Amino acid sequence: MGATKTHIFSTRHNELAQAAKVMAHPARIAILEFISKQDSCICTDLVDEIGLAQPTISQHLNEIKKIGLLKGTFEGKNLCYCIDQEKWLELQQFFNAFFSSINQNCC
Amino acid sequence: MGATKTHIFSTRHNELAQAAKVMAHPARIAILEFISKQDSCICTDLVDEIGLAQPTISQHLNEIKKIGLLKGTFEGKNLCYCIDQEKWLELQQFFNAFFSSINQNCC
DNA sequence: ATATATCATCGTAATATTGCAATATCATTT
DNA sequence: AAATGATATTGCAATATTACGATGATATAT
Repeated sequence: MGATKTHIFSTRHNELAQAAKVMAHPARIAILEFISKQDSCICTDLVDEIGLAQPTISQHLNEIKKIGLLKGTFEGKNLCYCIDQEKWLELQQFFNAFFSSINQNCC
Repeated sequence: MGATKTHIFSTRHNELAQAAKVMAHPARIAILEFISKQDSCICTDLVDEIGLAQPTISQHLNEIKKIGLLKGTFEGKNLCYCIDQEKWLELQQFFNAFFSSINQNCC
């Protein structure tokens, strides 16, 4: 008991849930927003900005990266995280399609 | 340790995360979708459809209800859950605004 | 009134998430 | 090559989530 029974759900439902899970933490929302506002991004800026310890930020970044939302490249000495715009748009459409598919029928 | 530090985040970030959390489980995605496809909805249908125990479905319904996404009324003998269309649209716009606010700057 | 059907709540076990200190890694500087 | 600075990884404690059996509550049917 206790673990999500992913096998009883469709791939699409699991993928939607997985994507939503990434946004289901205020730190990750804040991280995404902060990155999008910066020209470049290094983890230390995030630690200062968000107010969580560096390992915690690193873990959150990792969860965002896992679903392919981040591209990381080197810019001089510091690592630069950027949002993968293509994936981001894909996700937006994925969610929008779901939202649009739900409509009221009764009550 | 262990608990999300909600107090260090903005209300908007917490609210977005909270809303995303509702969709961060395949059962709840499936429930929302199933309800929207039915003329009426009773919990037993959901138990058969989703494949989780009745108390578990009840709990998931409760989480969806907590953020105001469900309206429940009685229809004959059975309880009828419906999606609150107004709230649903509000949520769609909330997410869409967030998605649209994120744009690529570097890399 | 009693039985039945439907949904909610309680209690509890299993698992997942969140957060941080300590430590490791790795590129750059000195 | 050693020191420095930035990020990743490990290990662990606290808390949250997921799931279900048992039980309660409530409405309808018999």
